[in-house]
Amino acid sequence: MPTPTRPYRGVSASDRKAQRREQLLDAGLELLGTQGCGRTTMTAVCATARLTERYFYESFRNRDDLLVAVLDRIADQLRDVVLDALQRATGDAAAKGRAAIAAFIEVIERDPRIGMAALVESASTDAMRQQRHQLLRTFAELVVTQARELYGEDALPSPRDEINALLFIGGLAELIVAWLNGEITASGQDIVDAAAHQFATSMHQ
Amino acid sequence: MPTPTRPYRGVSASDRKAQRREQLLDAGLELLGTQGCGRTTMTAVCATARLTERYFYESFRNRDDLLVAVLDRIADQLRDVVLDALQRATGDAAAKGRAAIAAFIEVIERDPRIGMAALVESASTDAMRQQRHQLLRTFAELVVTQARELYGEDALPSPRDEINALLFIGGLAELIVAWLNGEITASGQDIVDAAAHQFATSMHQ
DNA sequence: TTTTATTGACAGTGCGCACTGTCAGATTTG
DNA sequence: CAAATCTGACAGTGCGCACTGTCAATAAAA
Repeated sequence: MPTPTRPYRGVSASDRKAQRREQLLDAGLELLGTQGCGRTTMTAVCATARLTERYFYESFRNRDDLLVAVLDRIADQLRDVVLDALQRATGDAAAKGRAAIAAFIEVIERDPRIGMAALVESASTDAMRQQRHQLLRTFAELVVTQARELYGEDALPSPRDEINALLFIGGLAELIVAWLNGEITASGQDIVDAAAHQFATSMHQ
Repeated sequence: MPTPTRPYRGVSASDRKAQRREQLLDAGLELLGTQGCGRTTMTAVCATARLTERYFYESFRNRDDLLVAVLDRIADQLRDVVLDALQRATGDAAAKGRAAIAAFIEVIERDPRIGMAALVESASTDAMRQQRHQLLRTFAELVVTQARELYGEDALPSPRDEINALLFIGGLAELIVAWLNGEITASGQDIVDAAAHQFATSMHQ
């Protein structure tokens, strides 16, 4: 089993490998976001990606490894979008917070698989749960940082800010889940409104 | 396989069956709350309950059936405790809300297995997830009802009350999870304080 | 005591899935 | 062309667990 070095169909070995990895991650997101964690088996991922098992183990040690990688990619994407929205936003603290939340919601509205995978199915296995928890904590810290920056001296003192940030992020997650499941007759706008209002009233004195 | 009718060791047939069911539910809670859903197998539950497989299928159709029953029992217990606290509580709206939240937290603090099972592990399988979601919705509705009663005309109009209740309950769940995992240096009191404050500020105009 | 219900132990089956190994055919290189 | 490597298909193994069936020992009833 020689290490891949030679170009194939005009694509270098490392590019091919990276491409296959992406295919597998895409398949993982598709299955995780539409069929659920239980049906996201190694076999099913390979079938969806139209790749055989050997290429699965080329990029991932096992099933958990792939699932965590899928969540990682989502976390990166969401963080980038939120930070970008914060940079672009103009206006007061409330406006900036609202812009960040709107960007977050928009990604999920455009591709609900992301929301289902990151907020619902991510609670299925120990490995993913750890990842999900870290994701929420990351965003909670982001909320804290922004609140300090936006509200300055009016920001909450530690550790009340951390607690409130967790309350906010956890609540937002639950709200989005209910929304994705169609249990709430609300538009994306309504969710953004409620969340933005919550942020504005709970993260400062 | 005759239907059980005869007393055994001085216990009637129906009592014996009910007793075995309780043993299995206890074992289910123990495993779910300390080992996690993955290790809460039918075999493990039987071993922990010191009963053989046939008695498992005497009371439950399958593994999911037991898991849901475990959550059901927890939901009943929590609901009873909260309603009881609301009835006993005196004082203004904030005091009543706080009493209810304190009762909720106290149950979980006394037996963390309940919190782990109902808030963490309950997200592991589809069947339990449905149950968990319904549990949160039930408490969210309880929050709405109480808020209407406590705040009267100052209560939020529908559906903003529902949305805010979901935000509140979801946040509380996440906060408790972080607390149970020891990721937050806070006492039960601190959790109650933060949650009560959140309730008081977000559920009325 | 004889008969029958009740219990516990445990073998045994079936299934799904993770994971490994083999092989022939396609593609590139010399 | 020949040689090396890359690829896809697929058989085959092992494991854990849900779930079923049997049987001997025990306790209660006749």
